[in-house]
Amino acid sequence: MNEPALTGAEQSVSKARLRLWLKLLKASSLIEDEIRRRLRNEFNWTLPRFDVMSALARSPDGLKMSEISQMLRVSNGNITGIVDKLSEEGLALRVAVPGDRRANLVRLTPKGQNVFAEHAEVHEAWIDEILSGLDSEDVDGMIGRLDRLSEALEEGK
Amino acid sequence: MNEPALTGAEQSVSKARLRLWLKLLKASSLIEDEIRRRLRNEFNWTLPRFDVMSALARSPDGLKMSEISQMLRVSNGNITGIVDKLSEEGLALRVAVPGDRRANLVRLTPKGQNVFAEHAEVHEAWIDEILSGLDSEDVDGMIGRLDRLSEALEEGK
DNA sequence: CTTATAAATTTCAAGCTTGAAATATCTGTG
DNA sequence: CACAGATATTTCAAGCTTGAAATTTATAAG
Repeated sequence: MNEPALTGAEQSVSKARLRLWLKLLKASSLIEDEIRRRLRNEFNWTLPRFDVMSALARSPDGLKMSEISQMLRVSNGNITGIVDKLSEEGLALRVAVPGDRRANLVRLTPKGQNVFAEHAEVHEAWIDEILSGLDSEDVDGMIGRLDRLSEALEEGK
Repeated sequence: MNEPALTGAEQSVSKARLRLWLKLLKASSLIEDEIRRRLRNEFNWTLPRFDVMSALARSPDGLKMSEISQMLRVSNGNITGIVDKLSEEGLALRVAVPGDRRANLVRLTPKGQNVFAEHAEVHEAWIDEILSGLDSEDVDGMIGRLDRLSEALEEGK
């Protein structure tokens, strides 16, 4: 019934993994909060709206609701509400899919494309500024490890 | 009026920083979602409640509302609601601060301590499992870089 | 003492997020 | 055709989150 005792090294790795998670979460939250703050203050905009428009901007032919929610890893119902708002504001629209009346394709309007282009350019500069403390070696080192981590997490489904 | 042109190397670092941010966010979100899912399924619990209890568990003498919100980097109003809920359920309580009628100290009840102890132990094992794809070198390498990143972010306030 | 300012907390409206249930539509099988 | 499942989306209630305004209490200056 008892678990085998952990060696010192195993305990150490385990504790270090917990510390890593807390630091990963902290760094990620700090950056995300800063982006939210700037989007709000500079553009009176929100991150979810930015994210949905970003997905749509990369797919000029349009995306199904379910494709957007998969890309952003959020629920379907969530996307419904955000696309509703974007549509009301004339930034996106739903287009019928020929041959499937269940689905529709969401596209940015020309107005939506213009608004997003402005936001995206500034957003990229913000990230560059916020991460300016990391040099090329740091960036590459972290990208590699994060890639492997995400792969492992997505496999383990 | 024009910005100086970026060299190839500068562009490259800038683009890599943006990629890093997207990967950092992705890894962090995958882990966080998995933790939320397990808390919900195994304990019918939420991450905000877990986080508040975790802060309280580390401070047996109690924490002021504002101390909790600073530690968790969330708003004061947020903590009000969560502590209200925990109090209703008999897991935490507000204690008057002698000499300052504006503030109160929040403490875990014995019941709250027991509930949290159970959750915390399992939580730590989850993190170890979720991050099992990272070896000791990965973990240490990332911790160092994330520390420097967070320091830089917090300085830049 | 009075008053202005600061500090601690709560309240509130608006928006995000989820999972589950409900609708509507398709698709393959008999 | 009928119909059992699979798909695509929406609806909904509950909970989280924020920033700003409001409330209460403390503190310092005159």
